[in-house]
Amino acid sequence: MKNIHRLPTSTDVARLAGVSQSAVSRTFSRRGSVSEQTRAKVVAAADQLGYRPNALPAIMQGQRSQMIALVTGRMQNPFYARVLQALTNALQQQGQQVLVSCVDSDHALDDAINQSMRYRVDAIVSALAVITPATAASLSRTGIPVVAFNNVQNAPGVSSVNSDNETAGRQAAAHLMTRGCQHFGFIHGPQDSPAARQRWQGFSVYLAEHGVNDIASACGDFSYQSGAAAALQLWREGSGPQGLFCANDLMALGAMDTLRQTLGVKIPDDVAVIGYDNTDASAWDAYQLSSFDQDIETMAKETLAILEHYRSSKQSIVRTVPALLLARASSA
Amino acid sequence: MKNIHRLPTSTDVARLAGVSQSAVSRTFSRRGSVSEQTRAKVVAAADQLGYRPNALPAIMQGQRSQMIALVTGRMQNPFYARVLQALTNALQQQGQQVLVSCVDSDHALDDAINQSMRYRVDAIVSALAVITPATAASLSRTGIPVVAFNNVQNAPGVSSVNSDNETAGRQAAAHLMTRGCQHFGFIHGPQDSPAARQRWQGFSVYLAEHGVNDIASACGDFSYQSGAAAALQLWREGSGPQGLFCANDLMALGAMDTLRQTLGVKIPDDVAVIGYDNTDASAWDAYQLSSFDQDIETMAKETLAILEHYRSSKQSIVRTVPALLLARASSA
DNA sequence: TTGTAAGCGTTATCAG
DNA sequence: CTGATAACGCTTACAA
Repeated sequence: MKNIHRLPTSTDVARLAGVSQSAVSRTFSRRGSVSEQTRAKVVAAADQLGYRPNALPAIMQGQRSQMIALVTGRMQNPFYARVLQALTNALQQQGQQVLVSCVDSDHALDDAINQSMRYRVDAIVSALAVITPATAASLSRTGIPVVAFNNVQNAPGVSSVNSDNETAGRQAAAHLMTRGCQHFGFIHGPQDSPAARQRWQGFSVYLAEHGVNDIASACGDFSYQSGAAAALQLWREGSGPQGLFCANDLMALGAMDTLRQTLGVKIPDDVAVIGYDNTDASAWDAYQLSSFDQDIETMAKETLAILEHYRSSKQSIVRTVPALLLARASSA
Repeated sequence: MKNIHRLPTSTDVARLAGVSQSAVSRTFSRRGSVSEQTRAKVVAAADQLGYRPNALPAIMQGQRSQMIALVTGRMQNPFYARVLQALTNALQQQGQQVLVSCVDSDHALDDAINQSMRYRVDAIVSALAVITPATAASLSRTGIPVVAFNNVQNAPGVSSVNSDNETAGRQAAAHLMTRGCQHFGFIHGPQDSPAARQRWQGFSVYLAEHGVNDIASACGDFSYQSGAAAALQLWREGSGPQGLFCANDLMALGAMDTLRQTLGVKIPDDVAVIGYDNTDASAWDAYQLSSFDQDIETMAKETLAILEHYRSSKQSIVRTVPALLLARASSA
């Protein structure tokens, strides 16, 4: 006796409809041709049985799985949340599915990738910096496309989509200079974030080009708390900069709160602050934080375009999407 | 000639290792017995070829797919982001995968569920309120377990995990009364959120039991902006309540900003505010918003426990997890 | 401990 | 337009 809880198969439908299994397949796959009469019988039988086509066998036959793996960091960081949202949206519109992994260590990343591979995902999109050389190598050998999202990846065969961090860094510096700042500060992101480093690069190089070589800086890890701590450090070490650029919004918000409430520093009167990400909270009345908007929706679309292109060319591609400075009260 | 870009299969490995395909299967599935010698040959051949076991055939054989579908709302709402994080974490520890769908309309939800089903997910977890009767029915017929996350679901055969919204609502009222408030206000969530309704229920009933029948209220949609608008409305209509409970934190934060900056109302001197979710931002210096922590990690674990239990009992279960009031400066 | 062979539920090919 | 039939890459008896 068969298992009662087995889902109905195309064969079950075929039997009930009095047609061949292939007829059922053709009816649902929309390939090949089926007479209107047959289709009607099949459809009737199918929903009498509550039939749901099984996607797995098709994948085994070599069709694309329509699943992509997305590897991101922790959702506490609103940037990752937005990335997930944008990518999920874009993919679902195309009928693709998203297999997510939230990860916080290198080891876990490799693990997550290996797990996803077992399900034969069509591609891997990683918003995380680190892929070990071993993983990168074995990945490129499989020929499965990998897109680094907002992370320049030196690994060969890895495509990437990035916001133009360096130009943004330069813009931040220019904006603060225009506003009359003479002393500058920067709050770094985690060491392993290429994006954060590029922001620093643009910022510091621009300032150097304009005769400023002494930038006060402190290190953070992209969290609110680390931003608060960094601000404390910067202002304890001296009188504090007049222009502060932070590698992301969360740290900028933490810094703002500490500046205003603990250190009694006025924003923007005593110091102008700029962040990066245009997190929702940046627009809140309590902050009005100037920030760079990364246009994640466009980056998501670019990601899909890269994957589409890769299918024919097998070439890895690097795209850069400009970030837009939204000047708000924090730097007015 | 075979497709060059085909991934290596267990048969390829077997051929290279000079053993049977089943030997390879046994080596990787850890069932059955393999001699140390054979295993060594197999492993060597496998990573020479870059072999990755394919999970799909096993699923077709009736094994569990180790994938669960998660349906949530938009990640702009930090609550959903935390749910995703917690669930993903808990599942990945068990070697399970998460197929996500972010959804904002009923129609899209049914669609997302149907798509997931094609991949033979082991279960569906929905943090969204609405499942149409049709979907619910066809779902229960398939026997696939469904867990409503923080959404009481009247549909039969649907399990759920909820934070104790009603008790929390009562606690909020009690807390505000103890503090000496006499006039109360509430900002509602979306109409279709059972959780938000239960919070209101607890809040209003407790107050009624203590002689307060007149509660000023306005409607929001869980967003910061809607909270700001609701506050404006409440204070324009009268002198404003002394105790304000909001169906979630985002709305409470919006209300706080509007109260302080637009209306010049002091918190907590003129009005005490309580939110729900214990969003990260609630703990920020600029807000110090009292809030209920839902202990999402526990709820995630309960979800897995329910699924585990369901496997043997086929019984749907309802669990309630207490929410903890974190009293901060906004209601001090 | 091994290998052989029969499925799993589709799609793809090819006669009718 | 339709229906057999052979894959797809595994797991799982069963036999050796």
